[in-house]
Amino acid sequence: MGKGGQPRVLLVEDEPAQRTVLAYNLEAEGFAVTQADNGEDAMVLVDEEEPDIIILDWMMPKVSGIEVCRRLKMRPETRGIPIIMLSARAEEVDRVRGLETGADDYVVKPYSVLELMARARAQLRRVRPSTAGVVLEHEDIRLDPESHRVYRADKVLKLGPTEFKLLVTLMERPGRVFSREQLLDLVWGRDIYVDTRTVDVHVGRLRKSLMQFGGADPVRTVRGAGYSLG
Amino acid sequence: MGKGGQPRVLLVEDEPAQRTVLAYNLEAEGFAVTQADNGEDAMVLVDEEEPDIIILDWMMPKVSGIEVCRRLKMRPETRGIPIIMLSARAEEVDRVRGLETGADDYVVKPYSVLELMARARAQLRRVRPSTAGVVLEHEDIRLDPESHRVYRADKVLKLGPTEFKLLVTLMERPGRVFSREQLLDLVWGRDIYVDTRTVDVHVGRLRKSLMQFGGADPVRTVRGAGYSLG
DNA sequence: TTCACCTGTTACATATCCGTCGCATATGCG
DNA sequence: CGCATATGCGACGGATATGTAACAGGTGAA
Repeated sequence: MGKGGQPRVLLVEDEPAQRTVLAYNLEAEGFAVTQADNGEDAMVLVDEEEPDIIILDWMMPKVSGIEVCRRLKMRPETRGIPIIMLSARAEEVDRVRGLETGADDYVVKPYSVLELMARARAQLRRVRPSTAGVVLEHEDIRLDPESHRVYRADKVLKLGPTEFKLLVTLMERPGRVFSREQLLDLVWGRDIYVDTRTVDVHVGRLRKSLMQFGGADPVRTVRGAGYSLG
Repeated sequence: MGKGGQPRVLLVEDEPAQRTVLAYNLEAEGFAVTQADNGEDAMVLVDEEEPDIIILDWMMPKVSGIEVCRRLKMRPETRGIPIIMLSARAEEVDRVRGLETGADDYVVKPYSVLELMARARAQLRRVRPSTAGVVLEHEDIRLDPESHRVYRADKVLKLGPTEFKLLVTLMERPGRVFSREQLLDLVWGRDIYVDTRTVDVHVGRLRKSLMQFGGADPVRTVRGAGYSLG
């Protein structure tokens, strides 16, 4: 990771408005952002900045995102950098081609900014398992995404799949309040239509699971806003 | 959207039955809906109502949806408003043309109302992402929108949802005097029928909350004008 | 098949908050 | 000073958000 501790992201997107919004959010999330609005600049900046991850728009003038992706994945010294592709509207063909060229993940516009950043963090964790991030910790709760296990005060907790994903999401940004809609997006998925009250039920179940061996309730309800950890 | 109120949607659809159903559902989902049944009215209402998002029928008498979309995307002050196009025809040609004219998303009739609203929410999140990373401060009051927490002299304050939104609004421009009407607009939402005296009551409650552990009253009453911070 | 487990929805109880009213108090003005 | 109006604030009935048990399916393993 970058010298200063912040993960470096190279953001390549030709549409200024979208790029600005994304850059703003990435910086707010603790990324060091380098921007490019075309593929040629991007290729140069990859060498100059040595980003930890690349977010790449599919459609761009001159050198397209696909082409940039393909080239980077051919060079041994850049192959290891995770690439997340952005694309407008999802023909299945595109999705396949995107992954075929070696992209590590693929996000369809319009995307949830939250989700995009969650995926970026996931990619970073995948590539950089040595750094902090393998195991999420918050107070006496420890979560190992690898083994899918959750501990509290050294006891192994048993939770269902949805509870687990919910906890992962909350633990990735302790303190941050997630609205029910955001949680539906992040945990259930963007195109799943489920009543928002379902979130309440699962939060309740997660709470019970987290407290099955005692301990305080680590989940905070923020009336009118959502839930957060701590 | 105002700072805390409902997101405003402009619904443009010439077929009354469809428009009514959609409006009903959008309102049930917490949107403030303005309706138009033709492109000309729509253009006017965009300026008058400043919607956060526009749902636009493709086929309409006089000025078509495509045309409205094209015009709006040409004007800098309206370009940022997300537009979701509705169309009865699903030919690929249309899809392409729809996105080419600058629409941000595209839904083909017959559509699932749930899906349409999920997409509307997705667009809103994209354009107006949460106020991330910014911590508002004024004298010894600190407000973190992300964690939804308010501190005064390092103690955590407990305030209700409306008090919170009110404080956010005031803290975003310390010193500025907000009239009761402006506060109703910004905190409660545009077309909410509420007595202006309600603002007084909530300012009172906010004051009490801010002083629950002592300290001076940070809210200034400007007789005949409104309230401000500091 | 049965069984154990998980899921999303519903219904209801409860806690919390909201908006309004009434009256007290403060302010400005002639 | 006395009056008119603006603001402060306690109290109350009702609205709304949340917690949670119960239920009816769904899934996959044995």
